[in-house]
Amino acid sequence: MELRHLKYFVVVAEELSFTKAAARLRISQPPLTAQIHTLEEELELQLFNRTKHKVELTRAGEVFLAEARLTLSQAQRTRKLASQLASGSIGEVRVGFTVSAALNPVIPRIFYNFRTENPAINLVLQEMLSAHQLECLSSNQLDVGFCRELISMAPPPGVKIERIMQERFIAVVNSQHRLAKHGAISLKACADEPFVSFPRTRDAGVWEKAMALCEKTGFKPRVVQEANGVIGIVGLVASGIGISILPESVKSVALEGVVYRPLRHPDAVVPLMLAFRQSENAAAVSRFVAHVRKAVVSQA
Amino acid sequence: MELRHLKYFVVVAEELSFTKAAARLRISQPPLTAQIHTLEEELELQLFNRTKHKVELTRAGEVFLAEARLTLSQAQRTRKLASQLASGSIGEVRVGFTVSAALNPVIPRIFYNFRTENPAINLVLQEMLSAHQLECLSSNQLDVGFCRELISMAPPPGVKIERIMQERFIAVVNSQHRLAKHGAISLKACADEPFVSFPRTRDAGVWEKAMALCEKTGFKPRVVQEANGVIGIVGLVASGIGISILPESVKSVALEGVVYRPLRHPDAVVPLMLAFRQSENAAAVSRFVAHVRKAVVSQA
DNA sequence: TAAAAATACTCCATAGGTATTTTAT
DNA sequence: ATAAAATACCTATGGAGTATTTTTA
Repeated sequence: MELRHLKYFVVVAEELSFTKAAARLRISQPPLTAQIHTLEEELELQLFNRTKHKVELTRAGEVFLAEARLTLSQAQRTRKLASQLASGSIGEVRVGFTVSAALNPVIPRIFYNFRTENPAINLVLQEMLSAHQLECLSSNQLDVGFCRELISMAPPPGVKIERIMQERFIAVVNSQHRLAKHGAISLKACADEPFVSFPRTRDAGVWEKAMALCEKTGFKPRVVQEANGVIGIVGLVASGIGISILPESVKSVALEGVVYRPLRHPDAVVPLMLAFRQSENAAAVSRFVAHVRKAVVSQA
Repeated sequence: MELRHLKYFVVVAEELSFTKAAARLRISQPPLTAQIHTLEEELELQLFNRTKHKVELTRAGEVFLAEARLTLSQAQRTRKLASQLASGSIGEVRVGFTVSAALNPVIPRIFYNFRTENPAINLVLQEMLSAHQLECLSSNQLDVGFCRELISMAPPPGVKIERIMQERFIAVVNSQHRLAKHGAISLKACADEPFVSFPRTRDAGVWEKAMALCEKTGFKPRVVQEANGVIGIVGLVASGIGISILPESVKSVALEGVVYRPLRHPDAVVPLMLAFRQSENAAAVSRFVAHVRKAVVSQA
């Protein structure tokens, strides 16, 4: 018994005529007759009473009809599901993001808009460090990552990284600090300042970038304190322990005793990257990547 | 997409190996691979990620798997229903019976036992005259009939009638009547008595038989009153209007003022017939007919 | 006589088989 | 070296077609 048999049976039952049913099914009458015979033989069940000029359902046929319709509609559901999965209108996308990415209002807005436009796609968000994102992408535990460019680590094979935004670095200083008096700060002026940084054990992309920037300017920042995460760093700056360099969007953390000052250096920029598997076969994921690209273009 | 594709897909998804799945399906590996490819192409959906030495479900495949299982189990239900219909373990049997048949305790017992043994078969019972039963059998509005042999009407083509029981006729007389004084009554003694009968317009099988019996004895009963149904006749006998001749089982109607007396005539018998379509294709009906035959044999 | 189902056959698409190759472990 | 999927190729079942017959309304 195949779906074909059920489909043919239902149409014959509806038309009560092999000729008309065959026309509706776009096949000729003899094979239709044969298929129904095959079905009846396999089920060992008479479905129709045929006189040469009239076809009627047997009572068993009537009962079977209802169940056959159920099966066909269930099969239809299955087909529809497949097409939705294929088009990516339903599915799940696992997204990783760094804290610094989440601070940039563009990212939450992307999540919000994507959810609104694709209510049947489940967005699973998870905060994670850039390096961890790349590993998870590689091991298929993550589909997309918003991360920082890593100097210490090349993207795993099959994982592609593309720049979606450029943010400026800013100096985070205590409001009582001498540097707070200026409108903008030159990087060189920070050379002898004590720095608050991310933990060295956690290879945070932003911090790598900031270090590189300092080194390009000619100094290696003297780290006096490490903090877990952006908020922690800003908090330590507020307490006067040192200064730090973070992406511009950290400004939304308006903590008392902390001021943010632009850095005068032209290379004081940090890109925000989008990472994903090169050969992605989940349509929902591709749809998300496309959405992000479109969003950041219209943003610029 | 056919059920075969879904079945193959589910097995491969369960085994996560084309070779093992092929073994389970009792086909060789290459056609299985081909069938899955066909399915993926038709759905335009990647269901498996294959490396040469590992097969794993894509996420779309995982979602599809659940729906495919549903469809297969629904198809299984359909098949099972068909086999139940074929074996007659479920279905409906429309049974007609005459009032005189219902008075015989064997008939209700048959209904009860059949219902108990076949709870999934719906017995639809309907009281109807013998002639009407035959018409309804012919026009497919009835499946089985408990009726009387009709002299005035031959069974319609395709309808078969077989004797299942033999009942004796008895005389129904008022308890004050002179005939009530004897233990048994000869038919000749009834020749001049006023009779209560069924309406002539309704061609009741029992009455035809009773008439024929009287005529064989040499008289034509003088009908002074007609009544609708057996109970009505007994009631009129109780009121003293006349006597009547009815099947033995009417004795269960114990009405005051009425006595039942055996008839001495050796042919004072009336058979109870079972009527059904010669070529019945509903298994439930055949099952019922078989049940009746067995019941009446064990009865005799 | 007309219309519809059944029958007889032809054809070819494809499910399934065997043998072999490729590739990852 | 091994085991598993893919590839190539073959076979034959059976789904679908055309032509015709049968039957009954």
